[in-house]
Amino acid sequence: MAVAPPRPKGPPLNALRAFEAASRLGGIAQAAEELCVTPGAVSQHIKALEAWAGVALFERRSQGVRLTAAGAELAPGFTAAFDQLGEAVGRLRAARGMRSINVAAMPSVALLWLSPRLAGLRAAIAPAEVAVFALEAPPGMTREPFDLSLFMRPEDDCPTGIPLSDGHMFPVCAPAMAADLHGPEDVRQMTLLHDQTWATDWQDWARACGVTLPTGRRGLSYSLYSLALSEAKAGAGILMGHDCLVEDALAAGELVAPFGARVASGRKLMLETSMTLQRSGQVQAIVGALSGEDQSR
Amino acid sequence: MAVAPPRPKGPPLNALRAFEAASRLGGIAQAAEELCVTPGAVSQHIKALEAWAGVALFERRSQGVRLTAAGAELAPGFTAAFDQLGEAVGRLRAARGMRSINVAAMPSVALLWLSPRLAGLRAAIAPAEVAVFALEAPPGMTREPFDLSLFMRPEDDCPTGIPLSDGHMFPVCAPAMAADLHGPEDVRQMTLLHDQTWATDWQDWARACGVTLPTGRRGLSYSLYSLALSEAKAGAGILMGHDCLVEDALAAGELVAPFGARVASGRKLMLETSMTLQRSGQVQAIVGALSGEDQSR
DNA sequence: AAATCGCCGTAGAAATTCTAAGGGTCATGC
DNA sequence: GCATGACCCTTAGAATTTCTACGGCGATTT
Repeated sequence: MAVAPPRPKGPPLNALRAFEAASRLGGIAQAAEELCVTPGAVSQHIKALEAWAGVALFERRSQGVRLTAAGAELAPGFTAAFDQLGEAVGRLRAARGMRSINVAAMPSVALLWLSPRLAGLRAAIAPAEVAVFALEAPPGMTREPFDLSLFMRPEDDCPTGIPLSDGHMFPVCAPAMAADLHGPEDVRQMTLLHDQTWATDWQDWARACGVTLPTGRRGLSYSLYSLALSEAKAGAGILMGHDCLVEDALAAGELVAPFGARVASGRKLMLETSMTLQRSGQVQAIVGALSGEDQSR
Repeated sequence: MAVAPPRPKGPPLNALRAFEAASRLGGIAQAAEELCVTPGAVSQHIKALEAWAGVALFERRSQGVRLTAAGAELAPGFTAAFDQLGEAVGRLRAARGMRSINVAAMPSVALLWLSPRLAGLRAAIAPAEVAVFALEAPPGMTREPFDLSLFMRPEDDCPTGIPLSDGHMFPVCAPAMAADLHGPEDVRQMTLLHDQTWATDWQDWARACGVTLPTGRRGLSYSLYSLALSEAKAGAGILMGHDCLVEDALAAGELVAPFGARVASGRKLMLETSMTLQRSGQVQAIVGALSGEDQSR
């Protein structure tokens, strides 16, 4: 008959959130990125939660973690609860009156596509402010405090999203280089510029065009698409261009597309909006500002 | 175009919980008690949340706080979310296999009613352990990690609860004092023993019995019912007895009920069980152990 | 066989969260 | 009218939690 602490304490809220994120994202490292902390912190949280509950939630394996049976059974409940909490937080944010819009975007999209449209966006939502966040992976819109999400990904991935590009890709290079290129096979001679996040682009393109690429050398690889694009402008090689990311450079004549053929990349530029923003009724204006003609540049 | 912190951070989870508790309980002090911290801590959390959102959630008034319009609109969403979270936590607790049962009870019930039945309860749920927590107010069963709740309160207050007493009250006193008492009116001569949490008991009884109590002197008042009961046994005065709390003393001959009449107190001993416990299928056995004959004493 | 990836463990550092104490306003009781 | 009690606020410092940093391990990849 213990009466010691006046109340039994529940589990730490943050540990719950860490578990939920890790279970949903399938890894401690991914959860850590979403929560903006180091993996060690997430690991500790989960361990603390397991100690509190007296149940193993994850099975530690060398190349990642797997949910145990108990963990798999419990996880959906937490995900649902945090979704609901996220929605409540969204309404709280909205109560302030949409004073600022948080935009999540891939680094390349933020730099190459959004940048010239930012002024238009800003004008469309004035007097609210815009904050752009470069993210590797698309955030869950109900969970995190983003209002707009701009990522290149399969259309099926986000049924609620609006496609803002056709999802085509095609080789591009500096105008000076284009003279030597008469057909797709000619790329075999060239230095191929790769983006690390889309490593299979060239292979996919080659398969679609019926061209066989030399397997040995792989050209240059960049962690940032915009870097690869700069190099392409400078004549360092030929880059696999994505419609929405290179259209400005093509329009400006900095790059050219030596071949007519465009193939589907499987990834379109998808625009997702938060519930919060949808309720505010500004989506229409924003989509207009983003998909309409660039007013600057 | 700020890109400074990789991600915009949501509001602190604990601040959300503090706001939810304060809104539901209608005060910072009550929330502080539920959360097991000082009111200052809750106050700070709420202030931090208001600063984050840029909206006033509470209106501070001299004798408490009131929700603002914005706060009132937002609060239900948070309550629902934390309810769901609480349920998920309940399932997490259950995953361990009900290794311990947390019982919440009023101090008086814990001491006078539960105490002699504890051995039976323990036997009924073996090998699980029992932990008893004395609480002033009944906890929300979905929210907090209690499995059993034993409080004296109006039956309507908890539709899901099981009444364990008739909710009758009647004066009791030491056997030696009873000789002078021939009818209800005689209590006017006596020292009345009061419990502070049920300050109107004597008035309610008097009204029901058609007796008018002297208004001036109010006898002795105790913060703990069990203390008042001890004093009554010692002959310090006459106490308003509640059926479930005095039955042991009556059976033992330590107290007697000088008048036959019993009046409804409006409060029965209500047993509430958590979802977690209900799912475990042990409720039947527990109710049996608690409402059956005491095996000890 | 070397490199890489993902997680763990620990210790110290950083940040959050809590308590304690003093002060104010309003209601209630004498 | 004045004391008393409720209730909340604020502030500073203390205690605790939480985070980072970094070396290590086991397994997969090159």
